[in-house]
Amino acid sequence: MSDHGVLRWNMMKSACPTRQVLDRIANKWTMLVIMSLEDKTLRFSELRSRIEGVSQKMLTQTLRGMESDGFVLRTVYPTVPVTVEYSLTDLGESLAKTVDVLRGWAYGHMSAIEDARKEYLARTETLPSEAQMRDAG
Amino acid sequence: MSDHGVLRWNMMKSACPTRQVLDRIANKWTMLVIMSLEDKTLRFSELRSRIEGVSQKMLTQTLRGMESDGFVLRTVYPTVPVTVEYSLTDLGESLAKTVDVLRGWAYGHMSAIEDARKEYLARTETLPSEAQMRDAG
DNA sequence: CTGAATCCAAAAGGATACTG
DNA sequence: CAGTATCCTTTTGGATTCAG
Repeated sequence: MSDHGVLRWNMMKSACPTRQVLDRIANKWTMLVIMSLEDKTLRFSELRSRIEGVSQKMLTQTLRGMESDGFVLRTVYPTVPVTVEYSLTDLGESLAKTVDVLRGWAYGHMSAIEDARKEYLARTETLPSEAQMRDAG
Repeated sequence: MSDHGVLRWNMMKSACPTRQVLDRIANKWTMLVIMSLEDKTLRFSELRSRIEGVSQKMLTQTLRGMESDGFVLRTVYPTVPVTVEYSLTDLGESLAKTVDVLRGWAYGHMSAIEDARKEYLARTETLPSEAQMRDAG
């Protein structure tokens, strides 16, 4: 399958719906939340401690966006204090499967990328252009 | 390097190599460049005009990062003025195939997402409080 | 516990000028 | 043409505080 139908919308136009969707999911925290919630239901605090580096503000913001897109379901239990659970919707689970492909790719090509980075560094560190020459002063 | 324990890396840790790779490719412009260059070679200016909304600065920056990761090959032809062509490496083409899956997903679920957004708007405009509640027993 | 609001620092990104 | 360098505005995001 070649899915050339996408080309009817010119993928590279900012008005293209597909691109607007990509703009949303091509996001660090969104991807990590998707991965965290795959086949699971987690509370806010569990999500926060599982995703290292995310702040309360960013997690909330990310979850709101994902809820808006229909990826996650937010359920509030009127306990004291309140309990809030997040889970993926069918749409979210579907996206998770796709993101898994990307994660798998990243995992499989990790070392190739690391090698490329080292090689690039070595190549650009040796810039033969106008290097600083005042160090002898 | 010995004693990797790579398989034990928690995906959600910021130090996880897989996550560092994702942080790089989970990026708007990187994805769009990948898509633009799939099976093609384009000059800088062609790339710029094809990807609506990207500035010269961001495109340069994105391309440098992708070159560093080994996704794109930059070829300079010493013409006057200079000609620079960008193409995907094998690694980049491999990534492109994976990104295609995501694009396909986005395309296929566009309308579902748009519907969800409208529904969310309608729901949050009406309900300033919690949307869903369940019995806590 | 979950999360909204505010303030502020840092990063991202645009515009412009200049170079080979 | 394809950048680099700089300035400056916008956006992002962290820390803190407060509330249901």
